Amino acid sequence: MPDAATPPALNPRRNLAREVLLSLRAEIISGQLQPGDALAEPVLAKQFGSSRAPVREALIELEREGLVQFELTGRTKVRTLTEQDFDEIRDARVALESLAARRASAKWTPKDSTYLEQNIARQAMASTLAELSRLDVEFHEYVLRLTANQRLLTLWQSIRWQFEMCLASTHRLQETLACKPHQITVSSHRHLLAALASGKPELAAEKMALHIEGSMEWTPSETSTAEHPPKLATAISRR
Amino acid sequence: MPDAATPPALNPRRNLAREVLLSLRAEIISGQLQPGDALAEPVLAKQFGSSRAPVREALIELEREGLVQFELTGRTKVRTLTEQDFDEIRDARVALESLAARRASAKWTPKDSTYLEQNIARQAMASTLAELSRLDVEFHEYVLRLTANQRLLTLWQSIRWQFEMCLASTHRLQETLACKPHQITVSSHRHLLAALASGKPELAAEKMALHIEGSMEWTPSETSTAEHPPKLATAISRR
DNA sequence: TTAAATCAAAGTGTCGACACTTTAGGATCG
DNA sequence: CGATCCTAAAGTGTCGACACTTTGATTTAA
Repeated sequence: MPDAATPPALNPRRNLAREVLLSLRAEIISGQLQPGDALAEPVLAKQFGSSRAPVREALIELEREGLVQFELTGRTKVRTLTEQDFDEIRDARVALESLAARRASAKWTPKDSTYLEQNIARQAMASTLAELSRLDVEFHEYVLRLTANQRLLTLWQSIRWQFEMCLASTHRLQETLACKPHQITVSSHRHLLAALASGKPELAAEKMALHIEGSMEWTPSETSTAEHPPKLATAISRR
Repeated sequence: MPDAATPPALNPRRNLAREVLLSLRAEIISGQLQPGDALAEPVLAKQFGSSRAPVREALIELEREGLVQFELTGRTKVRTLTEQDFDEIRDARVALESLAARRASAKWTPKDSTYLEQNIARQAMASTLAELSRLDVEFHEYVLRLTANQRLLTLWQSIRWQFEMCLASTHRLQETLACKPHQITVSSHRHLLAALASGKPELAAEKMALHIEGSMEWTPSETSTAEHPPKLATAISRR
């Protein structure tokens, strides 16, 4: 039997693709990578010290998540989210989370109220917008998970990062403007929690829809005024 | 100046990969590839006369579509759908299509009724279950597209093939049993169309949910009794 | 005969290379 | 000077190769 001298068998470079994925996603959401920035496989590969294969897999996944866009020419860029995208994401959330609320409400237990009350309490104490939005997402993900429907959760997760991208870029703007106070977010979640725990699935679903629609209002992202100068009317060049 | 003779040259992006994807998807849905069958990259690559790269991309996409499963060991198999999976898919459809019905209803035009009436007419004349289900999917996709929400459509498409896989395996069973007559499907769609065209979004959403729940009833797939002999109680071998 | 040890075959993750396409900068020509 | 053509650089899609792991069957030991 091969004794304890077995080399540190666990692949030092096992899930490289996943590592690249997480790294790129974080950079996009944090704003280090701005919408429109080019994502060239050889460049990223060199940057991560890997070959193109893992990078390529990560880019495909990011495209599926809506954070990255494959141009017709084959080039890859960080996606720019427009107001219409924002509306679409909100609507998709309404679809998924309304049903989730209905199903979760049907199998509600006091434990769930306790957990979410704690979440709201931490929301009230949050000192940064980033932390507040992290708790916000956590609240909603909890309801999704309660349904115990893996597919519903997967669908939600597949738009989750676009949603977070919207949130983050909005927040980077509001950090200086100080628009919406915590109180609105907190009280909105409190009302929602009451509906979820009410034992009335229909009410829970309806309140969830209203909550999402109320919480997602368009704020023009700082990215619409990127540093790239307008470059005259090159936009006409079409084929 | 590039003359008009330039061929369209559409989709240069991921051509071979897409071809492999479509091919494998068709084989899985048609039942040529059965749930549990192994999908080894080198084998498929040889089979398609390509290298592993395009095959790998296709498999990743199929996994996202839920038709294929990556084992913990890294191996890849055609996914087996259980009754719980079936329920989950139905619920996901209810979530997406109810909202789609609500939104579509709000922007309904006579043209839409005309198109869907034609669809139903062809349903009534369908001679095979395969054709009936093709028209069924077409009906629902039309409603999705009406919403003009690309994300809602994308989410729907990401479970679409699992749904078709359920349909197809159910149909392979019913082809011999002749269970549910066309009439039920046809009249169900007729009622649904009336609700969609009624101008009442809330009613449209509710009817859509009922329609989906009514149309998706679990039938044990033929795949649960695959030809692989039980092989004694090797199922106990766990780690 | 049964159970452990062994070893080849098959499979995955990753890599570097090549051909072809697109892009961009510079040389050329009006 | 300004537009046009040309060429080199950069980028993508695909390929074959290698190292390591898992699988299955076979051999060896009890």
